[in-house]
Amino acid sequence: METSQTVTAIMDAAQELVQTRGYNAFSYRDLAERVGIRTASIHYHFPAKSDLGGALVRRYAAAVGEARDRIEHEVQDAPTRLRRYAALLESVLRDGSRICLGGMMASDFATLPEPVQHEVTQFIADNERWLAGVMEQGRREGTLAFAGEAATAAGAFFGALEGAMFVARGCDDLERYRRSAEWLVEMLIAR
Amino acid sequence: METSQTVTAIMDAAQELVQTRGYNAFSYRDLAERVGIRTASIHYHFPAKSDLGGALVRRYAAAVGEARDRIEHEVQDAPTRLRRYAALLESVLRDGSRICLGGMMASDFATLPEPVQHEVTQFIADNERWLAGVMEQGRREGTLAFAGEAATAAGAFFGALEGAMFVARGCDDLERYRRSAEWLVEMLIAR
DNA sequence: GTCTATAAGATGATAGAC
DNA sequence: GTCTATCATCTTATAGAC
Repeated sequence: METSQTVTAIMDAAQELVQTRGYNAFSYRDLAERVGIRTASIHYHFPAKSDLGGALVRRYAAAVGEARDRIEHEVQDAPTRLRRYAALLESVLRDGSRICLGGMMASDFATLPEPVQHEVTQFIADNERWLAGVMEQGRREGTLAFAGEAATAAGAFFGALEGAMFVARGCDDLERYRRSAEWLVEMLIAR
Repeated sequence: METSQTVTAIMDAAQELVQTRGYNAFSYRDLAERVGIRTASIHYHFPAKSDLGGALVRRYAAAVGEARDRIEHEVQDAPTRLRRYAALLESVLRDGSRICLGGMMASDFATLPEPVQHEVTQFIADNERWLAGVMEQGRREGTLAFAGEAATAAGAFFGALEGAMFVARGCDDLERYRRSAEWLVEMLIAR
């Protein structure tokens, strides 16, 4: 089932708006203007805003999952995998000061319909599970050293990167994200 | 200049709504219902929503500043100061799954009027400056050990705590915040 | 699939009486 | 200070023609 150009254009515009402004700060009218169609046409493809929200999280989660797969395929050692993961989020931030869609939706969590909330929770769990695997690998290899369980380290690392995105944009200093990410990896490297 | 009961009630209700739902997901109507007055009365005290937003950030920043002062007065060593700072944000999260007002406003950053943006940036800078002092102190004392400059460590630590709040709420697992915070402090402690 | 037209309610905000 | 009344605009969403 290939996705139509219109649906892709709607989702691209919506994703940009969610990542920069948040789920509650854009309307079908904003989308209609950007895509060049009427709001009724958007409702044809996404009857309710929550349908669009859910579709955005699913598409984004799939894209990030593929990016994680590429990292796993292209680099092998744990520290480099962490750096590549951090660079993935940095590329999002560099693209018009966007925030990770998962992090932005997490910030709007209380206002999301339950099905969308669940997909956001899933996104977080997926990423933390993958990061926990990298943490365990690093400990096994002797390239990473950290306190407690791998899952705890993964959760703290993921939250730290998400928070670093918000803070960097809030200081109008995107370089700050890179410094935070590098510092975190540096603290994890075994000495 | 003492603040009237009405103004305090409006700000309390608004702060709770911003911290749980975000700046763009509450209205003067929501406030009016909670406070038990009409929207026109709120406009008398805060003509524009941005006036209210600005006042909220200033009041919150002052309260957090006083809390930091209390920490400095009550405990002396750097690791305990970091733990108390993390506990401060945890108490926010435990109070109805609220997010730090500064973090929430940072997530709404692109939609805020410029003066409010500036106050959010200030809030972040204030907290990072204080944390950088604690980091430097810890390194001097020999209680903390970390890579690079104290300001970098402080920035990463602050962002990590803010991110941990969003992630914990997004997983409906507030205990996750505490685990992340403790892990971060543990990684900073000199061995 | 996209359009026009329209609905029903929400939103930030103001004027002017009390 | 708080109220009623009102405004212009925005928002999500639907019905039905093309």
